[in-house]
Amino acid sequence: MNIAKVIVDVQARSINQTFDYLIPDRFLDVLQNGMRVIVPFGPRKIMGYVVGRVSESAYDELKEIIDILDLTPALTEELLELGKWLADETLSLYITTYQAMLPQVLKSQYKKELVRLTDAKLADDLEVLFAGRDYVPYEELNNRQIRYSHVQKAIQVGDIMINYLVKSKITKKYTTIVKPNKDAYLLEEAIQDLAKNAAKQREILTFFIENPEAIEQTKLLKNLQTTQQTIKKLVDKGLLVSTRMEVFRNPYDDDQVVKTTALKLTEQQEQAISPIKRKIAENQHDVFLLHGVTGSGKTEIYLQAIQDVIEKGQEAIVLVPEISLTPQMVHRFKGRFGSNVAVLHSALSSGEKYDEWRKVQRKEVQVVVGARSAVFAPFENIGIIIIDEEHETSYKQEDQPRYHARDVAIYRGEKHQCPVILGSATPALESYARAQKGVYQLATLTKRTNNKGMPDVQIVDMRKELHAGNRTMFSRRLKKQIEQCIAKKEQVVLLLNRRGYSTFVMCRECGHVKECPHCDIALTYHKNSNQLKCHYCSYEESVPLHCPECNSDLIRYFGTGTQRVEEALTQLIPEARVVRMDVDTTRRKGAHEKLLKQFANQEADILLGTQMIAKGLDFENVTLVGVLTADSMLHLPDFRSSEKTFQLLTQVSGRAGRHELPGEVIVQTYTPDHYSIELASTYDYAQFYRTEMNTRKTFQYPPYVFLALLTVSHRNQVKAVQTTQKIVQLLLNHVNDKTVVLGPTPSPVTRMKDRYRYQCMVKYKQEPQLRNLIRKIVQQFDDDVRKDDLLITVDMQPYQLM
DNA sequence: AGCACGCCGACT
DNA sequence: GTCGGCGTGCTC
Repeated sequence: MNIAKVIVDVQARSINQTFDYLIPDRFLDVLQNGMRVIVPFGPRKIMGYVVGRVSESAYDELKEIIDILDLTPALTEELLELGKWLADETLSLYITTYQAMLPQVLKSQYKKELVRLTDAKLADDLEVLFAGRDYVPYEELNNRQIRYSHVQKAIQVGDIMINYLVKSKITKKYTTIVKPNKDAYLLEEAIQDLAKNAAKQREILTFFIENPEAIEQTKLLKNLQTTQQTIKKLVDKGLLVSTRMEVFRNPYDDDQVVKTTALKLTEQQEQAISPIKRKIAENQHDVFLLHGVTGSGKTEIYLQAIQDVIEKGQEAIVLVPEISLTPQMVHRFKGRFGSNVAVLHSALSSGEKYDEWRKVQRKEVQVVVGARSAVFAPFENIGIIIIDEEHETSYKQEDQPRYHARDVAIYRGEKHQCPVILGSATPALESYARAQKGVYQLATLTKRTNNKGMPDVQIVDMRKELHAGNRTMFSRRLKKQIEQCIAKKEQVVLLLNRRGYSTFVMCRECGHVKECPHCDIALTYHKNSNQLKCHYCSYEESVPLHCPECNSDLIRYFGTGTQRVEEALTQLIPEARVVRMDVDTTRRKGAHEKLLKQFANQEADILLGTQMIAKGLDFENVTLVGVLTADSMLHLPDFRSSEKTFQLLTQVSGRAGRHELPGEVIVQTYTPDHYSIELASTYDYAQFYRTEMNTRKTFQYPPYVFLALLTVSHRNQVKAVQTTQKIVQLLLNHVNDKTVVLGPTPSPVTRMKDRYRYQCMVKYKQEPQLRNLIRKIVQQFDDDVRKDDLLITVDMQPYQLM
């Protein structure tokens, strides 16, 4: 078994296979599957994952593994197998699935350098380049004017060579700790021997006689008001030892967390949790859909189920949408399980993420709470996997590998023979349909734990407001209620559902809208920089003073950004103190937490924000929730737009009146009769489910069919259309007659980064060979992909139809 | 993907 | 003859 099978770090379809390498003798005992290695690949060196060991290879001239990067495998055997399955399932490359499972810092970076091998004189320009050095970063070649033929020649003659380097991004944090090196009585003796004026040394030794345990040097310096030099003296004398030790960054201060204990469950909660507990006890896999209204205590059920799992010595994975991975949520888990929890989400620095991940890898924790990618947590004895807000679209990754965390969770649940819980107040239609069919076990919580009803929802028809002469974005009713609320010293949450709306620039004279020159999309106005930006390709330009079409200077900003709402709001109700939360104000680390704290401390009356405020927030004093434009995403070209609208309205309504004070919700809309808005206002999920299922059936959309989306992009529009047309034809030739193949259709954003994008959609019920078929078809265009810059992407079960 | 090699036209 | 641009094929 001295040959390793390696998946190398090259993103190309033709390299999507294992490569065999000889294992040098010195690595024979240490090399394990799942370790990252450095291997020669052509002329370069690259990183790869060891996925297996064999004693024979079909290849006869094998190269040797150069180095091993891990002491313990980065990927467990289970994850190696999972990655293979996932790549096959999503038509991705193996390397992308393996990379997706690990923290970013474990990705390798590649560098080149020129090495001088001789003292003999080189060509003049090369002498200037080396300037007495033996190693020169390769990039410097481009900066200076150097004849590449000189480099080539020098390499041929053997005067210089190119070194290919594999760099790691890992940063570890160290601290120095100090402890006594001798027993107390020996330290006593040493004190006697000290010079008379060595007061500080005496003090330090006395300290260690009383406190013999190790202490961080920084703390010691602070406590005893001394310096590094003094400590070094004692270390040199052999009385103390100082060691550099790696510390784990701890983004959450565990000391601050107040311990909580299990709450008494309501009867409904008991009924919901008992079959889950049974499966945990019996080590059986099953999927539970926990459908519970907001405030019905789903989290407490998660916590108590996890408690069982921990007591069994097993581990738990909890997935939470990025957007609601708020400090409040984290506190809840930290409060129950303390330092037994690792937290993985994007607001952490890459070093912090790495440290949290290693807590899981080293089995220092039994619980991990995190966003989508936490589903790959390297636990080996999983007892439960929980997906909170399971309907959230952020569980689907939108770039390669295009996986859905729910599918991965269920796959791992089967492997580990443990239950998977999908929790939501508004389950995804797919999930609820499966529960109806008995594929998932349905548990329903209809009552809030505080026994209060859901807040009243009022729908305001904004068309009538307009007719009545109110041209602001606040209806009279909403304005009145906000004012009343503030007068009563209660708080308001205002949701601006901005998706589909952004601030664009339009000429009032001729209606010209400034668009990105590289993409088919209006440029977005950014007030702070006074620039127009493209959200797809980051193209940027300053706001024109005159219309480029008609030269008029009547340029106006349209759309409703949170900034503009804030301005209008302070104009309308000057006494209101507003906290604005959107991507701009929460970009900085900790900003999210700070703003919420400000609001929680009642330093503000109104919390104004985008989607991110709709979920998970729980403030006692909030009695009014206003939705400014409920229908803004209803008309997007997305078959899930009604579902998303219903979900968002239901979620945000749950923010009001969670405690003693009764709540009210005001929903402003131009389409008050739409069923997603009407039914959200009466909290009628069941009726919404039936209505929406009917539409899905009529138009043949999931869950009635499965989807596959192929997108073709090319600089030449004709080429993009023709290729898509060919793909459609090839698909039609092989699928069964119940399967529908649509296209070529222009993508919703037809041109992006100067490339035209056309798509083909497959709607199918039974098509076991579809993946293989698509794989073969894509392969047929491999020549054009490589030589003609053609791009074909495949998304199985797409969420974004972009 | 990213690299080397080799063929070819253009230029000293 | 030499330089550099691009198409082609290979990577255990």
